[in-house]
Amino acid sequence: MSSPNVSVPHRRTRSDHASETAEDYVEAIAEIVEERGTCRVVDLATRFAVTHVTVSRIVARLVSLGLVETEPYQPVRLTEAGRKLAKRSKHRHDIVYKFLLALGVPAKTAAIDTEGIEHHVSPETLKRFEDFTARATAD
Amino acid sequence: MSSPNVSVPHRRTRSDHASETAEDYVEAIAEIVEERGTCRVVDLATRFAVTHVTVSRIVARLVSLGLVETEPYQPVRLTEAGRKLAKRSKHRHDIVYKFLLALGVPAKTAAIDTEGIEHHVSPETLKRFEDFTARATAD
DNA sequence: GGGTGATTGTAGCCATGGCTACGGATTAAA
DNA sequence: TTTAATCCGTAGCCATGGCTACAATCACCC
Repeated sequence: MSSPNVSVPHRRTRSDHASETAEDYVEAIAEIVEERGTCRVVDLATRFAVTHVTVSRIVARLVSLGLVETEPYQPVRLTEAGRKLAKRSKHRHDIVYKFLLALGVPAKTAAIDTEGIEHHVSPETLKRFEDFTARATAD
Repeated sequence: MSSPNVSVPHRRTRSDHASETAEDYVEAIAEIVEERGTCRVVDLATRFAVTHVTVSRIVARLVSLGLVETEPYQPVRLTEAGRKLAKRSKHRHDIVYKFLLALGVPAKTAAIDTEGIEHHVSPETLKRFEDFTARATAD
């Protein structure tokens, strides 16, 4: 066997994982800017519990993706594309989180699980989550 | 800043991702052995839509983790630890899949989303999934 | 036995995201 | 202004999991 079978819907790939990271970071940048006014590398390092070196390299990747703008030793800013992606990510994040709460999952656990789950929920499933939450909270 | 903040529950780490891969692989090996009697590297390559080289290296890692046994040019076998992990993984996988079905997600989408979600569901949330499925299918 | 095709191994490349170590830049305080 | 602390960049290491290219092994048939 030389080339992989293309028609297999099974695996999240490397690039999937990189996209998840991008979404997590732009979402975090938007939140931090909301809270503190600006977002520095060190803020992201704290948020994600990694060193500033790791953040720097991921931010560099986001710059090359056109999601973020930086100047040396300056705060990190989102581009328009970055803001849009952050908004979409936050929207999906919120739907998943409220869904887990509506299901009866404790807030703390729901927050953690949402982080892991959000990138793997298809639009179709997300719609079911919304429907369930709407019905459950209407009581 | 030099060392990362430890008390942040935010991120799936590299080792998390490696564990997910291990679970996916032992689960796949168990399934393939169930279906075909033995599991070869090429079967896993087809299943995960990657080349045999990638499979070989991941299998080598599973061997070093004590989950799998191999001899050169021979099929891949699970150790007792591997079988136990596969069983737990399949159990969780099934719960998530049935939950999505019970929620009204189409089978095909549910199968795909389960692949992504299963590794990020805490025991607490998993229990809620089970409860919901039980109630929904009791109708 | 010899050949052919499928399977597996090995070498070596890349991207991503972890890290330490160290040095430069910035900022605020003395 | 100098000094100290904080922040950021760079160099360079590692693990994981993608890949191509090529070699070796195995199984099977002639």
